[in-house]
Amino acid sequence: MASSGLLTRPLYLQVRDALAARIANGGWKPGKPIPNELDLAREYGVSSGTMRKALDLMEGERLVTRQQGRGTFVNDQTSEELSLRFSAIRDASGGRIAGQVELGEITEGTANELECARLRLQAHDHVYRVHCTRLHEDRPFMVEEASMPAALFPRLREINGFPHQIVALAQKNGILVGKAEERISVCAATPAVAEALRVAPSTPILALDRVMLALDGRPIEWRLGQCNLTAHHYLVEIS
Amino acid sequence: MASSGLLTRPLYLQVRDALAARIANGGWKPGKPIPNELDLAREYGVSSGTMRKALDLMEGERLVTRQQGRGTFVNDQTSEELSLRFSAIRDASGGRIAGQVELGEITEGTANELECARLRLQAHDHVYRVHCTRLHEDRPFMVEEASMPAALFPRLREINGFPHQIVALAQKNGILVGKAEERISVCAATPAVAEALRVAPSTPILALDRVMLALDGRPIEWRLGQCNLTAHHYLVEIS
DNA sequence: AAGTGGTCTAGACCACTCA
DNA sequence: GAGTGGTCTAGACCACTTG
Repeated sequence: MASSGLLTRPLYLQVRDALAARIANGGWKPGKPIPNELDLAREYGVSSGTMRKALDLMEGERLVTRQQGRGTFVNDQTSEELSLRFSAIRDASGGRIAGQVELGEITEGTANELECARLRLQAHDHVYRVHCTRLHEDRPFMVEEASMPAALFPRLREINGFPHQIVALAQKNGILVGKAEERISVCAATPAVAEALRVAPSTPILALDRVMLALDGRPIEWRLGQCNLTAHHYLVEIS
Repeated sequence: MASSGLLTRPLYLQVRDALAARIANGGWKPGKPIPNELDLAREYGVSSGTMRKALDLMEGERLVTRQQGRGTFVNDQTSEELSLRFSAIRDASGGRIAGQVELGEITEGTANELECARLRLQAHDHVYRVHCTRLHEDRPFMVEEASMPAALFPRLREINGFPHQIVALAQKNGILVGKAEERISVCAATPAVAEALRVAPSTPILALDRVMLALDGRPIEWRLGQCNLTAHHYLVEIS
């Protein structure tokens, strides 16, 4: 039984935070099972109902997957299903496409004005910047420039080949991914973009301005994408 | 205690269905309170925990709103907040815009091929079709054509001035709105669209293809919209 | 003070998976 | 058959709103 002062957050939220921290800091590994509800309830000194409520929450946040008769497992955010969930672009048959990535340069610098606004940084904070082109069936469909707060990704340089996969990067740096907000507009392809996407100049292009947020609400990536939708579409589910 | 056969759906889902039906058929009115948890639990012969789980579900489905100390209220889907939730188009300051509607003609006919596909109808089912233009601050920003299965809206003709507001229409016809799926693509404005939107021909336009579904999954509306995004943007939250 | 929803407990039993 | 999560019960007590 935890302390129950007057202004305390509900127990199940405190328990959720403790379990989430254990996933973030690597105590529990992606793909591996965690102890069963009853053991966890005893360990944290709460009832099984409260532990269940915490785990239900975490399942909704895609931190764990529960399977009747098998157990509760830490989600691997780099799995196809989970890492693709932020790719709203679909091919003709409706499947999500992430694309093969043709990596441009990775640079580091101080945040510019827009980066400060989107990533809630101070003027002299550092960011990593990544350019890339995404291909689907050998055809480029999107060019993108992404910026990430350098302070959040101390291990960026260690990881080979993943600076374009924000959810993988976050997982390796102990960040729990929450949600993304994407602003969509349209424009005509500039000559440079037209060349990169191999379309005629001034072809109508989908412009994507996306901010990815951690579960705690911190912005972790800002991405500008320009996308040729002639062979694809962008699918949104609104509920 | 309800019957507990072997292949029955969980009790809390059965209870949810019963309560939802009571909202759909008008037994409980939008904006009005429903009985408290304990009374409902007694009425349906379930424990308060089970009733609570059913009500939690319904809150997530936006059928009711619960307020500690006040009660549980049937949501009015025509409220600004709820009716705007499917309008992803935002003005410069980030607010959702529905627009003033300039209504075109309303017609009835048999479903064409696309309508059959999108609305899951048979070849000779009837549909209502509505054309309209949406204005924001006196400027047109979207033209749209919507189709609805005539069978689902027996009371369409009775209702003055709402055939463009699908959630209001659904509520009056005893349909519980679930979610929408919107396919986004880009195109150049055709001369007709350019004139309606008062933009230059071949201006890049956002094309929206949206199917609205009832809570039970039945398609209730298919809408094609063409949208001038020069002063606005489309905002998606992906979780 | 009375009435509401929100949290929390301590169980029982069911359904499913797997060795 | 042993172990897991899923459902369901019958309470107690807390936090909030309203008269």
